[in-house]
Amino acid sequence: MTPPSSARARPGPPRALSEAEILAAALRLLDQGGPAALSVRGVANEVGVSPNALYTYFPTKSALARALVEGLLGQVDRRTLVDRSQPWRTRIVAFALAVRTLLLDHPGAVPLLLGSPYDGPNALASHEELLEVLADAGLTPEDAARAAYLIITYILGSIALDVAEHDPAAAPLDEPARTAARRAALTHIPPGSYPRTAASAEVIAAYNTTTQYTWGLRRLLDGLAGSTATTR
Amino acid sequence: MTPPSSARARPGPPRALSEAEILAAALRLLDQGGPAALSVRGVANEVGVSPNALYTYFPTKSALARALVEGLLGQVDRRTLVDRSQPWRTRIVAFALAVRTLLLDHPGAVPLLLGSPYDGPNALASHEELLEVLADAGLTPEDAARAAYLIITYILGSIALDVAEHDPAAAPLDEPARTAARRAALTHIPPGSYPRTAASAEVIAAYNTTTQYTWGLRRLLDGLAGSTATTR
DNA sequence: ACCTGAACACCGTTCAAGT
DNA sequence: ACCTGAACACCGTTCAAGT
Repeated sequence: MTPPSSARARPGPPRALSEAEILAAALRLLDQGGPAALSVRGVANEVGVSPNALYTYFPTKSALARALVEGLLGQVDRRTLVDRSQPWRTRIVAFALAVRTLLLDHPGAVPLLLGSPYDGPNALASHEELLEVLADAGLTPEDAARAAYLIITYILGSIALDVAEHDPAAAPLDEPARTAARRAALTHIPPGSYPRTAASAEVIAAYNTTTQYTWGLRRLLDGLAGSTATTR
Repeated sequence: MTPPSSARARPGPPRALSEAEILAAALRLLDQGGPAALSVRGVANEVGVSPNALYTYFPTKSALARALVEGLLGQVDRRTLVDRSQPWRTRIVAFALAVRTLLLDHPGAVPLLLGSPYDGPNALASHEELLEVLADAGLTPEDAARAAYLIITYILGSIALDVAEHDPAAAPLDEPARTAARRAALTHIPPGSYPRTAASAEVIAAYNTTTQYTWGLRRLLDGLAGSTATTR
């Protein structure tokens, strides 16, 4: 018995285009060529369709970008963040590292992320979970909310500054290569004008490392812990 | 005696175009219509010249954008930052507020700032001066450098998140209006799914205020002060 | 050195038309 | 509902030419 030709089940004659397929193609272009490569016409070409066909699925290019960002945020590993058996610092550090790992794998998405409001379901879920960790840390609801925003701000700000140095069209570099490039650039700055900067060149070259990222986060968490009694 | 017609002094027959004039026109477009309004052709039209004439002054559009950002950073008031008679926290808070004030006056420039490497003369000078404040605060050179980057990261991250919510083409809103808009948006999120977020809606609506900004900065400075003996 | 006209290879989006 | 062809009003940049 052949099944009835419902719109759901048919393999379809020409193409079974879908939102997911479009977003996957968009992410591919973003990863290869950066934000400049993410064009409506480019995505259409990638999925083998005429440019205006995409308007059936997304009303504008920026709606497509928002959906892409939301999809990426959904891939952040939040298992440790919500694990109440872990110490609160561990949970926050794990979340911060998970966001960073994901976004450094998709640096082209960072400008998109910073250009869209932080209000999708995945953003809201992360926020809610951060409020829980900070309540578990002993903060009042008011301080927990302020602290959650401070943490989000630090995470996204750090990643944005890091990504801003890459050529979006070039192949992504690993951490030692990026530090080496920064070190090389620092040798060109005049020590006479910027003596302290020159003297700390090694640390500054490593601004974009995981070490600096977690150092800053821990100082920040220290500041939050100081505003409460318990720091378990 | 008429002066010799040196290239320097002449009022010129058609137009005395200059880098400064081009940058001023670019900033005007940016302020009125956001980053999308900053086009080579638009700037050329604004200064009354054909599009390709700009290539005499800037090799590419992104070079123009970098020069624009560098010019804006030069307008940040750093007088308190370098005033060694002031307590170190005061100096840093004053700098952070000065950067924020300037960039909220030119929100369209923020995506440009986050898209260019932080390596111009004004960026380097701020960095050098931050290292001095933090040394005055008693940090080791190594900790001072890490701390400087933490502070820069916080400043730019906060401002970026704030600006991301505005319509770049719309007229800029003042702080109470922006908070009211956030409060209105928050009433649409389901309290069942995000109970803590819903319970803290008032604080969250105020995420983009000066109060939240300085609260976060002070927690961060608390964290830095904890890593040293003296906190004068 | 500084500017123009014309062109190239792109954009996002809309509209009328087809199935 | 979903797709196409054609068009509109834009882009950044280059090239040859003028002064």
